[in-house]
Amino acid sequence: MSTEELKALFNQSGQRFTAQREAVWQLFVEHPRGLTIAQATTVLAERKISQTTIYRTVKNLQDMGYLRWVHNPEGEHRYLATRPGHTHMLVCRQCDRAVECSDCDLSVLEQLIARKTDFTVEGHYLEFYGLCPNCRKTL
Amino acid sequence: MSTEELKALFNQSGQRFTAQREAVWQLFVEHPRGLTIAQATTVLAERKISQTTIYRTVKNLQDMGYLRWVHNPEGEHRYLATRPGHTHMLVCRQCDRAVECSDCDLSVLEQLIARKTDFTVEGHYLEFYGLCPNCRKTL
DNA sequence: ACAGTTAATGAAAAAATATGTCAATAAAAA
DNA sequence: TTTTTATTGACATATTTTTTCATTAACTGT
Repeated sequence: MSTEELKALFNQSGQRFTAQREAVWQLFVEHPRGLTIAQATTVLAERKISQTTIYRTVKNLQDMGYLRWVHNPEGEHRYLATRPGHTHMLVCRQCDRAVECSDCDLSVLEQLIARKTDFTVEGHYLEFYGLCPNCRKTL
Repeated sequence: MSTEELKALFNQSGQRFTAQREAVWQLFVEHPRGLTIAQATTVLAERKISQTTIYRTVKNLQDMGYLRWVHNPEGEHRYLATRPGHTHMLVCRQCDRAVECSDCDLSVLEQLIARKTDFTVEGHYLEFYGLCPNCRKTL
């Protein structure tokens, strides 16, 4: 999703793609691991963007389908920019470094689950965690 | 998980399986779709159980692995009674009904990713979403 | 470029959600 | 029973999220 495309989409529905909205979107694009509202607020405070705007923009983007809300088992709420193509994150529990891994074929698993439960499985959210090479060395 | 088993588990760790705790547990067992804290509070207020106790008991049960936290796209937080251990949720995006699926073998995938990235992969968080049989019919 | 129109922003207040404190209570142990 | 210890509930406090409304900024038509 390029900035231009996003702008066009906003404009289509009579909404404006303001500097603030662009900044919020950019921030999430730059952080593939996602951010909590609190984190986004801290970063964007430097650019004088208010917390209220961040809440509103995140909800906007979420409704449009460009941000996805995920929670981890610890109860942290974060938002991730949905990416074209299906990728997953592999996150270091020590330093939070994240890499994307695009090869995931869960279709067999989804089929199995669909058969067992009679649900229509539309998708999944998958995140791996572990230790990155650096942290493994220094621990 | 029977009430007796749960009581035993509480007692094992020097905790008491009080009437309040039993009531909270029972409530979640009776509601397979899960409940928010607010919903649980409303119901259990009739039995003079305080909100504080509900928060605490939910956290307790969650730490023990018998309640699991799920989120729907609207941002509602609800808790579901589940069995402990490594299971995953399959959540209906329409009605929020959730079922557990325990068969997930991602070990091959984890090995592949470990080799590619040099991370030590310790685990994963996986959640499926889709449509439950009922909602598929009525849509 | 300019004025008119409409949407978006930010600050503050309000509401909703969650956690901490502590005296009173209830359960288990001695 | 008495003592000990865990748990509860009321309240206070903290955190998170939403609403309100005057101000500001972005589009529209001229």
